Amino acid sequence: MYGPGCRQAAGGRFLEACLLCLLKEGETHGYALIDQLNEFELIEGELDISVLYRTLRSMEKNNLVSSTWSDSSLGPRKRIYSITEEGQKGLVQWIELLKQRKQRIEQIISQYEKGL
Amino acid sequence: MYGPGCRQAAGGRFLEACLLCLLKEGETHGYALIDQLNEFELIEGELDISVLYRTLRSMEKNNLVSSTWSDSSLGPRKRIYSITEEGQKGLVQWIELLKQRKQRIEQIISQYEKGL
DNA sequence: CTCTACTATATGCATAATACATATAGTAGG
DNA sequence: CCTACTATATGTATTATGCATATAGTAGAG
Repeated sequence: MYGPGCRQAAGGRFLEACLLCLLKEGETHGYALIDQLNEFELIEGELDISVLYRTLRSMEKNNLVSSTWSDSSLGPRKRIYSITEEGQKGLVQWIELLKQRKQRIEQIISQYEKGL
Repeated sequence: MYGPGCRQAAGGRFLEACLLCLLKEGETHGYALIDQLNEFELIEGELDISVLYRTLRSMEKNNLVSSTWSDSSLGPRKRIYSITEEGQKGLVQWIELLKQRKQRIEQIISQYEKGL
C-alpha cells in the first residue's frame, strides 16, 4: 500500500507532497527540482540528492508521475517528470493530510506553551 | 548524532516531540501515554504500540528521558518515564523545529492553492 | 590538451525507522 | 479455565535515509 493514507507516510514522505505540488506547475527534471525546493523553502535543511532521485523513481513506480528522457542536445541527459492524473488525486489527499498535520503541530505547540 | 537538529529527524520523529511534551506535564508510563496521544490527537491514525516502546527506550538511551520500575503492587509492572534536563532542552529545540515545519506546510498549501 | 568544476542521474551499502506478529506476565470476571 | 484487558518487550521483514561513489556531458582555466 502506498500514498498519503498509508501508515508509512505518518512521519514523513513530506518530500513527495512537495514534488507533486511543484510538478503540478509544470514538468521538469530532478536536478531543477532541488532549486525550486530551496527557493520555496519547502524542505528542512539540505536535501540529499540521492533521496530526491529515489523518491522520484518510487513515485513513478506508483504512477504518481511519469518520465521521459529529454531530447534536448546540450548537457547531460535529463529525465523529465510530469504529474499524472493519479498524482493529481494523490496531491489533493496530501494537502488534506498536511492541513491535519498542521493542526496537530499547532496542538502540540499550544500544549507546550500552556505548560510554561 | 541525535535530536531535532539531526537530519534523520527531518521527515519524522514527531512522536518524540509529542512524548517529550506530555512527559513535561508529569512522569507516567508508556501505556498511559497512548491514551494521552489519542486524547490530544497528537498523532495521525493508530500508533503502533511497539513503536511507542522502542521510541521511549531510544529516547532513554539518548538521555532525553529516564525510567524506573514502579513499585506499586497492582497489575503488571510499569516503567515510569520522566523527562530529563537534556529532554527539556530537546523539547525547546523540537518546538522551534515544529514552528518552522508549520510554516513550510503553510507554504506548500498556499503554493497548491495559488495554482488552482 | 588536461584538469577542474558544474550539471545530471544513478547505484551500493550501512544504519535507522516502521509495521506486523508474537511472547511475557499480572489482574479480573464469567 | 478461559477470555479480556493492562503493560512491556522482542523478532523480523520491509522501507527510508545518509553518505559515498560511479557515470557522463559541458565549459572554462591554465
